[in-house]
Amino acid sequence: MQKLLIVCGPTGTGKTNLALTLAKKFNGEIVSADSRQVYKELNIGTGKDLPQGIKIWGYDLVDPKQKFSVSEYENIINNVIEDISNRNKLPILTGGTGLYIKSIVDGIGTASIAPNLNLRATLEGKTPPELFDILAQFDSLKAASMNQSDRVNPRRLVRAIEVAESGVKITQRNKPKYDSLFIGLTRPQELVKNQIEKRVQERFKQGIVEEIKNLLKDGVTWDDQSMSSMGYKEWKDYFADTKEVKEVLKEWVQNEIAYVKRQMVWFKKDKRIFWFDVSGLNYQEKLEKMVKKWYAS
RNA sequence: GCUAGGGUGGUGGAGUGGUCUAACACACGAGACUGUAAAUCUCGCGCCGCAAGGCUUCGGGGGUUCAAAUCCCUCCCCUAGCA
Repeated sequence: MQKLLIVCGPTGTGKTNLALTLAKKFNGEIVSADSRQVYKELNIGTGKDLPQGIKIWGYDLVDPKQKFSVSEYENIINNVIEDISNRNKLPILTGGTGLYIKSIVDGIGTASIAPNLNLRATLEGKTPPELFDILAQFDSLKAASMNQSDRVNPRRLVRAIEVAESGVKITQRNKPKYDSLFIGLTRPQELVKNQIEKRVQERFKQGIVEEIKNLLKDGVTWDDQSMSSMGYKEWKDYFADTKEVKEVLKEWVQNEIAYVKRQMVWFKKDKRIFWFDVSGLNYQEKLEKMVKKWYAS
């Protein structure tokens, strides 16, 4: 089976750096699993690492004016991984977007069902209870299986209706496609805040404002999906002249910290992950040993 | 010093005699999530308790009232204007 090394975990734990060393040691290539680095021109805010001479797959897949989703990611990246493997190299899937990693490792059963814009238009503006009723008519089982929060989540309800309405039978991959090893990187909560503050400062100095200015000049709007990214969306009011830099940076930091927590909620549930605390001293040594053993098997 | 307006939870900010632990929002905590996932959504958020329930809050103190964040007195502090 094809080997796939996964380096996951919350933002700002040095995943890419680690992946770079591992790539060198194990003859690997890095594949980004990040829902925002797929956008061209969003460089500073999405924290794209651009080491000289090394290609990172999964960056710059689409124009920032376009929509993007897991399904496209899955299609593109599965090919990329296959290509890397065919060249006898080790693909290293590196990133913090849990759903994207899941799409590669486990597959997403409903991913083949494309959005139905007409349907979405007719559902627009309906309340969650109304949407839930509609879903129940199409697929009572699905409706019954939804949890309390999804039942009032318009976005999820619309998608569920879309899936049900398509009549497509969902097929779930039952055996793993890759022989994968999951490496998770974390750092203690107390250290997260400092780290993030520092990073936000850096990105500000690197010229995030300038980058956004250029995006807007190129016709990207605040409503575009790409602009809902952290480090971008917070600047909307600044550009409208109703918020000061200080306030923007504060919100940005808050959002990043909250994001780290949400990421951990997701990753914690995946028992396949072997966790390493990057604030520890010799974690990398142990980690490499583990990878080596797995790679040789 | 005078005049006017204020002091409410971690923050902004409602409430102006009873239904007030106090709207709403933010922050914070916990969580959900199979085509937007850095998105979207849920729950919690004074204190004690698994719960039932109990206890305590609206600058400090005193008072009126069956009942006060809300009315009165007084003290402290803030803001604006005048001296």
